[in-house]
Amino acid sequence: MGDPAFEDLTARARIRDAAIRLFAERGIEGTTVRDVTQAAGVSPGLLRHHFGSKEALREACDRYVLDRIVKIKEELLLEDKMASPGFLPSVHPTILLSYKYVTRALLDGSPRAAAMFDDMVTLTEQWISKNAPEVTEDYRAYAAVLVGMQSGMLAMHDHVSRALGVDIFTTDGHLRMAGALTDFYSHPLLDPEFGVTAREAMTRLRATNPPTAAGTDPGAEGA
Amino acid sequence: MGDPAFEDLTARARIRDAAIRLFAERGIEGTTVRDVTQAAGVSPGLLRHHFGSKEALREACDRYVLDRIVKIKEELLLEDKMASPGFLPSVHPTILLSYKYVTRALLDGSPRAAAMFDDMVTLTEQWISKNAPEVTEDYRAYAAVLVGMQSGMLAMHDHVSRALGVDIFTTDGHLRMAGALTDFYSHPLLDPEFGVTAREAMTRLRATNPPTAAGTDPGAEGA
DNA sequence: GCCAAGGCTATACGAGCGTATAGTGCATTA
DNA sequence: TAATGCACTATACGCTCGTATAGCCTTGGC
Repeated sequence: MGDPAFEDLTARARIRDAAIRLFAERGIEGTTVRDVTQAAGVSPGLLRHHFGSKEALREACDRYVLDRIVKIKEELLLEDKMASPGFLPSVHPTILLSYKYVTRALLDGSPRAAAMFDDMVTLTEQWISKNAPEVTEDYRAYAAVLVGMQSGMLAMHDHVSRALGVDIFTTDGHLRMAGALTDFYSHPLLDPEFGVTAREAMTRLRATNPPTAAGTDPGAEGA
Repeated sequence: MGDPAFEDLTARARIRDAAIRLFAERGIEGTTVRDVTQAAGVSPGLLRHHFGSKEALREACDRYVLDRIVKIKEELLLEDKMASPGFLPSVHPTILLSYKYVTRALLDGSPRAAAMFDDMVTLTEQWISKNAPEVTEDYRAYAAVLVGMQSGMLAMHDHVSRALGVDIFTTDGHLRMAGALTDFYSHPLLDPEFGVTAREAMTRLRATNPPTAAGTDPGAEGA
């Protein structure tokens, strides 16, 4: 905590910032209030004094981070600098921490993060139907898969970073990842003809197979 | 637990199966040994008797599930039925639970799951370089992103399912998702020309921007 | 028929958690 | 100067967790 700006912050802000960093790194459950207060350099009681409870602290962090992301994206939209999402971390380097936080929030079941996910799906759906209607007939599923994959990859950041040999939550690693992502978006991986036959086979399967769910019949896993 | 096959299993198998289901659903940390033993219909002491500790139980589950997936995939490779990964759950419906388990294991930091991830990246890398070398110049990053996105989407299953209105860990929902995925793989979303300019801009950024990491300077997030 | 062995239960211990509360010191204000 | 209020600490309560241990019941070999 050698950062001089850190000590200038009010204790409340220090607690919040420490919580954001730890929640992003270890998740809500994996972070204790004692961890947070120790990182902020205060006593556990002060967290309760300022935020009331761990859950209330988490909500405050959610609101703070998500509002910040929305504001930054709005600014970029106004300035029309939104060339590609991959550039964002270069313009606002500290946004990488916010990305990390939101990813954990999605996994931890934050309602605010879930609402942001839904918004992104709807926005993507509209973008597809307007700018690339030929890629699919199921706009909704396509958009949900797209947003799910993009945010999900960040959830797998440990493994992707290990495979790449560079942390994708650094600007350098993020750019290498964004580069591969751009390739991925601009070149078809499979023969379009294969896609047609695959979809046909799937609709055939969907008609014949009875619906089953994962995690509802533990006995069937045995033997 | 109305399944008659469930009661026929040995207590050890019941504990393991209950653990697999609960670990997949709530994660390791989110599951207590009392949860597992209650779901298995035994006393907490028996878990310790058979597995020694919670961590050892988890390792046993990892080994069991991952071996099972490898075996099934090998069978399908031998029979040459591997038309598309999306079909797998139709042939082996209970594999959806295994998918769910592996996804959680990746998020929870299981070494075995991480090793499987790495194998998939290497296999994908080889596949790309042989079958679709034109899609990218950075095979490794492309493969890592591809595997990360695919597994990551499953990590976001709650949100994807909510956006779709159907659980993607049911055969029905999984097929709809696989359909969108097929569209995604077989049609380019962006103009290839855009991809070129984007990559150029990125390499320019990479050269000028100093590397920064998320979660290392909490003070910078304040104000 | 007996008796060791192991599957299995009941109960408890110590640690770490979120939370609660009493109290201290330092401001600001009348 | 006295009083009021707030930031902050110290300490502890109650709970749940993983783990440990002592003992019971059933089974199979002699």
